[in-house]
Amino acid sequence: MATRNTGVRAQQADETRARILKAAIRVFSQDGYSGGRIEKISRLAKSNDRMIYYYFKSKEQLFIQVLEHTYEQFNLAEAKQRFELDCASTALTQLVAFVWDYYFKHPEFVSILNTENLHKARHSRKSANLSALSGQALGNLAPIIRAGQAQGRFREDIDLTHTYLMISSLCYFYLSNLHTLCAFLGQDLSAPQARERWLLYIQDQVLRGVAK
Amino acid sequence: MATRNTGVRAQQADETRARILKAAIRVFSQDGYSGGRIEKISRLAKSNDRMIYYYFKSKEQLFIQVLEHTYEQFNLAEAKQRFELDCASTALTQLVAFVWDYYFKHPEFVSILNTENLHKARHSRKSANLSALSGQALGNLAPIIRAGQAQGRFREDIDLTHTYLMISSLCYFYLSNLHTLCAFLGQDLSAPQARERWLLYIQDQVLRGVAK
Amino acid sequence: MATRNTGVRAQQADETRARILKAAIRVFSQDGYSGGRIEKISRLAKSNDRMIYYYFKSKEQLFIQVLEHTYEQFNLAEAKQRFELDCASTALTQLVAFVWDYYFKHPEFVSILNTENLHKARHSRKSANLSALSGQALGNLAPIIRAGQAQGRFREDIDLTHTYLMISSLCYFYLSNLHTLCAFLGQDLSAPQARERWLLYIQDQVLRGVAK
Amino acid sequence: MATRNTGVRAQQADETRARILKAAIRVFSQDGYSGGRIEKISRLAKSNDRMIYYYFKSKEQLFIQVLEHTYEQFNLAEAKQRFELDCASTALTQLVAFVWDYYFKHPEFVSILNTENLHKARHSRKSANLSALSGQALGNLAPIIRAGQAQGRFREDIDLTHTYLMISSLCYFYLSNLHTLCAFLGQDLSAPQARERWLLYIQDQVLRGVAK
DNA sequence: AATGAATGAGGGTTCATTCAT
DNA sequence: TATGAATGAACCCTCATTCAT
Repeated sequence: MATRNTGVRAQQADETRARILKAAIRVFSQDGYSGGRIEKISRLAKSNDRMIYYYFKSKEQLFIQVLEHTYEQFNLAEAKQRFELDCASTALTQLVAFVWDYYFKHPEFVSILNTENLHKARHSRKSANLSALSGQALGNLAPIIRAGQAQGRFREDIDLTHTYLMISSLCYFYLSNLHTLCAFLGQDLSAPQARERWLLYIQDQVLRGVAK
Repeated sequence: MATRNTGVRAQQADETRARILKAAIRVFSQDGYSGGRIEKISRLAKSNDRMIYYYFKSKEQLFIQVLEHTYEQFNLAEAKQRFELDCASTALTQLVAFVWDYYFKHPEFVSILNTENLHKARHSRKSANLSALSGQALGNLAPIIRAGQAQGRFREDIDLTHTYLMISSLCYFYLSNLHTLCAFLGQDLSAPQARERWLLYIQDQVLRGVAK
Repeated sequence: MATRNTGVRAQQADETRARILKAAIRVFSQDGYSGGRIEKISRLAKSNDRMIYYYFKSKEQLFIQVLEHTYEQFNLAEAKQRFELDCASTALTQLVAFVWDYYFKHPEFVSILNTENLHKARHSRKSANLSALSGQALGNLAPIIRAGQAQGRFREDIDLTHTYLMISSLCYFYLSNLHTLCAFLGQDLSAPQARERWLLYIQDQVLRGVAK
Repeated sequence: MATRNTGVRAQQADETRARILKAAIRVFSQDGYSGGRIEKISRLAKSNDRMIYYYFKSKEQLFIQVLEHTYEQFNLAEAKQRFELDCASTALTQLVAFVWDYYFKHPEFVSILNTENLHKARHSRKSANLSALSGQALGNLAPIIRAGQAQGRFREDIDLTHTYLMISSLCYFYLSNLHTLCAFLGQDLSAPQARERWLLYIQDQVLRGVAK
């Protein structure tokens, strides 16, 4: 992704490319893949349609790059995290907070994953880079669980993947389905207090789930 | 939905309408709202484009009816459930199983909700009927929690909505994000055994969450 | 056109037919032939599309009937006129006033004629009745001119058709092109005073045109 | 309309645009606004549907441009006229001939104005340019009338607008309503001799109208 | 590197009309 | 007499994409 071009024009090109990608993320996350218009993207990027084909070849390729970028950013953010393992419970709580925060601050991540799932991960499978990206998903969680077990606080029979999925579920669903939930439950789940209460709740639930 | 028509012709009309609605559910759940083609729907319904406008006025109105139908069916299924409250834990376990089962057997429910959330519940807000449908979402859960508390098995400080959301999250996310999760985790979460293990796991987690 | 049916149902049928015709006149005169929608007509007639085909066979046939009716009404109104020939000038003035008044009170007459001219009188030529209707157009004018000549007030070399066309032109154009004229000239020709002044003016002009 | 483009490609583009406009004038004047088909226009222009939207945004905008062009051309032709004011009567006769000629040679002008009046000048009102165009309509007539009055040949109480409208009426109506008039009067008004006689007649009438 | 011009396929929708009762 | 159901063609318009500079 990072280009090693040094000339001024090459830098301009990189900037144009980056603007398009950023616009594409926004548009696809707002309107989905089918609903995302090339023209809307190019307008938002203050470029023109033709440039999109110049840099990305096709709408599909652009979306794949969006996907890759989206995953990459999440991985990057995850990799940056450092958890104090002295107290595994605290670490786990922090991990939950991190995931929750990331989803909240990156609604495009949630939305684009939804879109990709609508298409049964069709685009993900077409990406060479994506398979390389994955696999480290459990990287942060594993040491925490192990620490907790070593400290005698967490149960021995903990399934890592299940725990990971539980955390994801509890963070993702609330934000992903916010709009229909509000309509359905007649409650304003988007209010800051409601969100804070939910975070406290799921942190507690996750802890209970692993506790002895 | 309920029609008072008696003539043969009127009945055929109802059937045509129903075929279109059914086809629309399928197409919208497969391709989303923007991606869902009128022509594909009419072909699948063995009707023609014009009839869709005859019965539903527009693509958007059709989608709204699809939404209403989708919610309605879920409500109906929920309302049918009867839980033995003698053992609240068992009842809760059964409730989780029901939700899980429903989502699993009705992928269109999950998909259409995702699509609707992509559009920030825009269509739901345009529906007069939808607001009437909601509100009973917690109807099944509440008595179970109360029973468990009466039996001294569940904690007193249980938030009903939170518990409801937890159950939904754990059932929904797994199925909704199956494809990207498989790609990301490198595991086949769609295998029957994997699904069964997940159900057992979340039943356990929900119980831990409410237990004293 | 007038039907001699006597039964109650037959009368109802006549009424439906008449309502459709009336609605068609209004719609065609507002929207033209191409722009005139069958559905709009049937709605305005408080009937339904099917009835239009029942009574009129096709949109084109309906328009032809509208044309026939429109001409017929004008002929009828013309035939009703009686002019005192004692003073030919007064009679001519009254004739101009009649034509002006009729056009003004029957904008649909003007509009439908315009529409028919757009189509190069295609529909008129398809009508068997229309040719029968015409021919008496000059019936009112001729005796007046003759009287004026006999009275020594009008010139001998008056072309009847030309005079008729002049009267028509001066009445028709003002009303037919009212909207663009207002926009173009920046004057409100639709104001009652403006209309009255125009009538006085053209009456004077027509008189000057035939006077010795 | 005037373009400052210099490149070969840009010039070709201008030509395409011009071809579309020309085709649109023809089609709208033949079939009216509702009846005028985009496809027919693009075919006639040897272009394709898409280009119409590329250059004109919508059918309505295209029609507005057609209107503007039509008015503009007439204004241009009017502005080019130079009348010898030495003999006001001759000048007036020439003015009538000019108007008559223009309408005759530009049936699309007549037809498009009719169409626009059918729509109550709806499109004219949407045009920013059109209001600017108007206002000089009486520019040619005024000096002639003044000259005639100075020469003691024309009356003093002449209403400029009325005279203008009279000339327009007499030229316009004959041509605009040619087809129904032929059908109605049973005369061939489109024959060259008939047209020539009409021109002589209306020149005479206009003169009589202003003469002392 | 960047961009106007051009395109064909297909999008949702509406049309006049006919079928069947 | 009257009317809902059904239809195919066509309408305006938009889409992602390519051409040519």
